[in-house]
Amino acid sequence: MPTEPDLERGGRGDPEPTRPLRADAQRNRARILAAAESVFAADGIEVPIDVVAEKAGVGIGTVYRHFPTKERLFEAIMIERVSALTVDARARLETGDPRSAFFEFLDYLVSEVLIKRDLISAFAVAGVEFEVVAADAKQELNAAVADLLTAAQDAGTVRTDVTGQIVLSLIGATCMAAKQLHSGSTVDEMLAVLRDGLRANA
Amino acid sequence: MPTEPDLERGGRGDPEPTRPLRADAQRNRARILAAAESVFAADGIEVPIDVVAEKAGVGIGTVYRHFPTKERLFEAIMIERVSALTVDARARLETGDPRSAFFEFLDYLVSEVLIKRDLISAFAVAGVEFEVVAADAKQELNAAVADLLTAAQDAGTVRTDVTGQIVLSLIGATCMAAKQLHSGSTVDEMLAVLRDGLRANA
DNA sequence: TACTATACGGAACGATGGTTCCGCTTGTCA
DNA sequence: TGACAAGCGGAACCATCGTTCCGTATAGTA
Repeated sequence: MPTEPDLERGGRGDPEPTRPLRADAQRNRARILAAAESVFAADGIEVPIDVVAEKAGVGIGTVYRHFPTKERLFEAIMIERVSALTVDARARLETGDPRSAFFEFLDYLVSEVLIKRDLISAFAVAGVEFEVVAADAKQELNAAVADLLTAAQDAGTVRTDVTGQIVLSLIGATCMAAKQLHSGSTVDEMLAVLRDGLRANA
Repeated sequence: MPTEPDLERGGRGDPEPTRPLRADAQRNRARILAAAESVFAADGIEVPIDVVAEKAGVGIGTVYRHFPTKERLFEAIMIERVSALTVDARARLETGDPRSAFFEFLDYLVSEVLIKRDLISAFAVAGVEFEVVAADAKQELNAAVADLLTAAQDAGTVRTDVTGQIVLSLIGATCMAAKQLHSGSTVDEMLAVLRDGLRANA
């Protein structure tokens, strides 16, 4: 295990007031994040780093200066994405109709996952190690979804024998399968089955 | 594209009466198939060929003498597996109660997919190229499932807006997600949602 | 403007895994 | 049983990809 340079900015751990990054370094860091975001969204985590580096207009070495590992770079993006979902879920929980908020969130979730291919790995395909750092963000999403779910269950619109975990997995898996089938309309049909399966049995 | 040696036995294309394999070669071919079957079932297609060769007690070269490509070896096994499923589906169609045969087949399908990890790729994760040869077997399974499905739909136990394709994808995706979650009980909960979603709405 | 810590680029390294090649072994047939 | 085609083993080859290293460039500063 190599010595950790602690170059990260904006993470949870920032005890020592590290000297601010040089201007060009800040610029490059932002570019790398932006490039990775779009590249991972388009093709998933399996894209080689060269591609990210090229899209960002920097060398491979620069990418590694900012993120010690491909996985860490990926995590940085996943945390952002998953957190955004959490925020959305919380908002719906507060302002929406508890009977429908859960299903509306599902629709939003699906649209996001379909646009951002890498999100799939956050739910289903992720290697085990990946979870370690992004686990917090995922926990929060799990909790938010669980709350939405409970509200819907209390309102009597969703069956009571499922957990947020299960729902997220089902959605992730379905989106993945749908992508592979590269026929657009199938997603809706698959989701129709899911939605009806989730409803409290009439 | 290299010249095709046409070493395959028992495939659809066998116009020239090729000399039969030597006794040891037949033995080895069988061993390779058996080894690949169990190894792929246990760990999926991503297992390196070395492992298959070792398990079969032969050298790598021997594997490649019999199957020009890893993919071809995989296909040989998939065709067998998928065909077995087709046979099962047809049998249920002939002897079972049309109202329940479809769901009973689903249960069997799930149990098979959970035991044989590689089957998942036949439905959801397969690289595109893989399909080319195994496509026939899959078509037949699709057709059989479609027939089961139609029977159930006619009997009024399954919703009418889904296709066999959709069902297979949903099952495959769900099993995959369930595997990744490595918590055994979840499969049942996920499938409960699926089953209820597939039922004709009460 | 000159100096230096910081940052950069990308060639090179190492691991992994599919595939090929070729010298040796062995089944088959006369 | 001898000869030869068929088959075998596995080292070597090649491509991919994550990661490291180091000589060079440059932002920040006196």
